[in-house]
Amino acid sequence: MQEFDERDAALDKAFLALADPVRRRIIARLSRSSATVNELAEPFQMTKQAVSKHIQVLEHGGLITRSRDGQRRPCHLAPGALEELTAWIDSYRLVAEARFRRLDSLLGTMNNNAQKEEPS
Amino acid sequence: MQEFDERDAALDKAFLALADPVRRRIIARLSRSSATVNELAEPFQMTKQAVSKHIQVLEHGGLITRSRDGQRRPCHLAPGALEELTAWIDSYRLVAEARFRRLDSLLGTMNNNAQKEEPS
DNA sequence: TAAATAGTCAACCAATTGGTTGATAAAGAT
DNA sequence: ATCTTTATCAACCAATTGGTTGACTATTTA
Repeated sequence: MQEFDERDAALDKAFLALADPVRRRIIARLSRSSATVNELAEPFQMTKQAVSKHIQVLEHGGLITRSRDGQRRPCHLAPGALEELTAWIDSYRLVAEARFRRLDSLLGTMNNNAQKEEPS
Repeated sequence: MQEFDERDAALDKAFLALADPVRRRIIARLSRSSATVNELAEPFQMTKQAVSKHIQVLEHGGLITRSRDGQRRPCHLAPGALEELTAWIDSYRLVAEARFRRLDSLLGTMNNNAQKEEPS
């Protein structure tokens, strides 16, 4: 992957974790309440082991945390991680949108001037 | 990947596109202005072909668009796609945060009541 | 103590990813 | 017409991903 720093590595793992429909459905489920591996695996066709792997990907991506309750290992959403991702995306999205607005405004000005100089 | 619908497939490609530091740096670069393949490849050690592949991943993920200018193929950021990603993340992040706030509020109430009933 | 439940570990497999080199296409410059 | 520049295509390779099965640990229950 040719990483540049820890921050990059963390973003890699987090975005990769979201790049799968099963893992996104798990995130959606956990946004409502915490759940165990068996509960999370129930809606899917695949084996519990496969879901366990998906959960590990989410955990290593920092998107969820886990606790212990006897033999259960409940999963909890880590909203702070999601916030970091939107912050990263928005930091560039907003720069680009501001640039587009300036361009629109410039084109609008040119159009106005053209109309003034060529009234018909 | 076991896709469920088109929307899922689009999110897969978009999040996967962001799960790489090279592609995130390209996004960051394009947020400032459009650029050609050669311009985008310049800061990296890898071959131009490799960067070209990264650009295709971004394009298939809907994160960038391309135009034609003679033999150049300039790349432009597609801010609408970034907005969709933050919308997806936020839809679940905000649900979870609201739940946590209700929990905090409940615990606060219980704590208040305990203090009232057991005023030390 | 024995049996059931919750979950992980290990080995394996097919498909995909991220990189390389070499050839090629298409447009511009001499 | 030839040469240079911009960019892509094709074939290949090592590493990773997403899934399987089977064995295992650890906790709870009978």
